[in-house]
Amino acid sequence: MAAGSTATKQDSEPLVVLEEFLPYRLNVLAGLTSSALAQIYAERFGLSIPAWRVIVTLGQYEHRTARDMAPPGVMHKSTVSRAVAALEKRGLIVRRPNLDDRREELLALTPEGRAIYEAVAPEALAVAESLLSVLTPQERDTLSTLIDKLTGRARVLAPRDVEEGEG
Amino acid sequence: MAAGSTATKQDSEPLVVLEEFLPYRLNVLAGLTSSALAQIYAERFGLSIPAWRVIVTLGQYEHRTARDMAPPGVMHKSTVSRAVAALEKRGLIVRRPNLDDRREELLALTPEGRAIYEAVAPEALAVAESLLSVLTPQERDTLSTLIDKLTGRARVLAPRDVEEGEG
DNA sequence: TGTTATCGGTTGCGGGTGCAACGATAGGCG
DNA sequence: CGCCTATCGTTGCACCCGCAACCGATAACA
Repeated sequence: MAAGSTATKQDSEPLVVLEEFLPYRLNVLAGLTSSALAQIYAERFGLSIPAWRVIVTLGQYEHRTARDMAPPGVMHKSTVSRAVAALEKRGLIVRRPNLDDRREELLALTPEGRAIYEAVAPEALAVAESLLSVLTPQERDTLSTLIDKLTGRARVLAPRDVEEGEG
Repeated sequence: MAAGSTATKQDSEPLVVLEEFLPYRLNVLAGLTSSALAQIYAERFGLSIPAWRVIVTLGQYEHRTARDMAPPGVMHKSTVSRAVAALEKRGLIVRRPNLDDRREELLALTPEGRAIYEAVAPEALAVAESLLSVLTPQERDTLSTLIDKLTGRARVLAPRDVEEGEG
């Protein structure tokens, strides 16, 4: 019998403890958070997360192109394309070709789209606020800083969308 | 941002600024991180993220049931089921019915599975370490605390898997 | 000017995943 | 013992999404 091989527990100590593994923990947290929000987006307003992001972005800026919604590492341009198509079909946004560059199309909320935006945004903010309610103001600041640092680093490590920046 | 585009801004002030919205930022960060890791899991070892989690869990504990891998809000039991089926088909894990309760099956790594585990785990740890390299030791501690606080809160808010023990 | 590369956006395809319904087993209770 | 309910795990279905190929338009350059 090989030395020490008879124990029922692990004899070689674990290399990774999943519950302590940062990417895992980030994924779980993000998943739970998305889940809480998707509840609102989907059940009450029929919006997917990409659609919500498009709506919010158009609520922030008068009009943007689909390209603006697909920064590297956030949403794939095909995802944006489909979300935009669905929103247009529902009459929540309009597309207008940019006459200066007819490759791109300018997007904007319709009145119906803005109404949905004004209905869903406060509820989404309330969920986010409820999440953050367990943190002190100072902890919130720290969290924000840490997320930015990690995101910056992750952008370097992630292989996504090389089609992009490069050059 | 090239344009001095102040003219095209919103006249009604935005309710939500996406780039400051915590759920959005968490999702982006988690997505980038997963993307960096999936690179390794998938391209070099043919593992999906659920499969990786199963492997790691079985590397930690001698044997677990599929149920143990699907805690509320982490992985859906159907996801686990399919990951386990794929890993068994590849000969990386074995299933053995629990004779005390024949509804469940005990899972364990095969030698081949353990070899993959020992190959992929250090690389995954290296990526996580590379991510964390932008933080000081104290910042890492703080981050861990904040993630735990937020995850605890998110668990309360998220509607996932009410099927569960609930208790 | 013509040729070529690049860019914004769309779409077919393949794979992954949540949901809900299901089969099988187990436990509680009369 | 028989019924009823809860649990472990599987599977058909639908949907979502990333990839890559593609199209039309534009820019770059000889």
